[in-house]
Amino acid sequence: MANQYRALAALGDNTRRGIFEKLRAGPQPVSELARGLPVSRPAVSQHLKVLKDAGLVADRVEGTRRVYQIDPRGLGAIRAWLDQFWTASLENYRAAVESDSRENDE
Amino acid sequence: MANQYRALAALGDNTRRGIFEKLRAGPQPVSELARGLPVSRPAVSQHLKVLKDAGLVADRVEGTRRVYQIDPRGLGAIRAWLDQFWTASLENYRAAVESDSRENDE
DNA sequence: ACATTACGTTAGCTGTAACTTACCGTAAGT
DNA sequence: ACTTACGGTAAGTTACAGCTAACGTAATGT
Repeated sequence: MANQYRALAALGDNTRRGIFEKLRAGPQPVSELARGLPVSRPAVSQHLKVLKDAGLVADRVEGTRRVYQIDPRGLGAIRAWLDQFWTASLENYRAAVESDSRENDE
Repeated sequence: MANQYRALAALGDNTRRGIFEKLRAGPQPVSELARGLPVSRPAVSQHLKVLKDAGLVADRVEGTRRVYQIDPRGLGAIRAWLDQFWTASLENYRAAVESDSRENDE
């Protein structure tokens, strides 16, 4: 599976989005990420592994802690994927809306 | 669940991404979307319902056909969500990379 | 050396999302 | 009116994602 796909699938889960949004506040260790979330700490670890494989987060060891932060490369992959649709879909959409009056061909 | 979340969850599924990417070629009826996909036609209908609820596709009736097309509003919702991360994460990322030499404070 | 803290990993359970099959309504052609 | 094509919906099954509990490991403090 390509990277954009993994990133989209990763952010498709509610809990992972919660973790990811928590990381927006800055780099944090696992325990702090788990604090307040409705799932256990090991669950957060599993989610972080998925996010890491998707290129969405990066981690660095800091003593006994492991600090995670957002990796912009995963975000870039998604944005690139989205941009493939933008132009074409906008054209199609506008064309469809504007052709409300004429529907007599074919 | 907010709209951006629904859109992300919708595109998190492989089959739905396949349908969505097929729509990049332009508006198409359901049978044509199902053609070539590894799932049955009813399955495609179910996926289209999810995509529609997420604001990612729009449909119009055309005789006995029902033509689907990409709805740019869903794409816009995802893009807006992504943009919330862009600036902050880039700063954090660069700050972390650049502070490789100094790790003696705190 | 021992205890403790912080995480990752594994095994096993469970809810649910995705799928198929079957069915029904509707639009259009003959 | 009958038929055919198109597609949404319901019911039922199944594979897997996400969770917890338990365990293992590495680093730090005392």
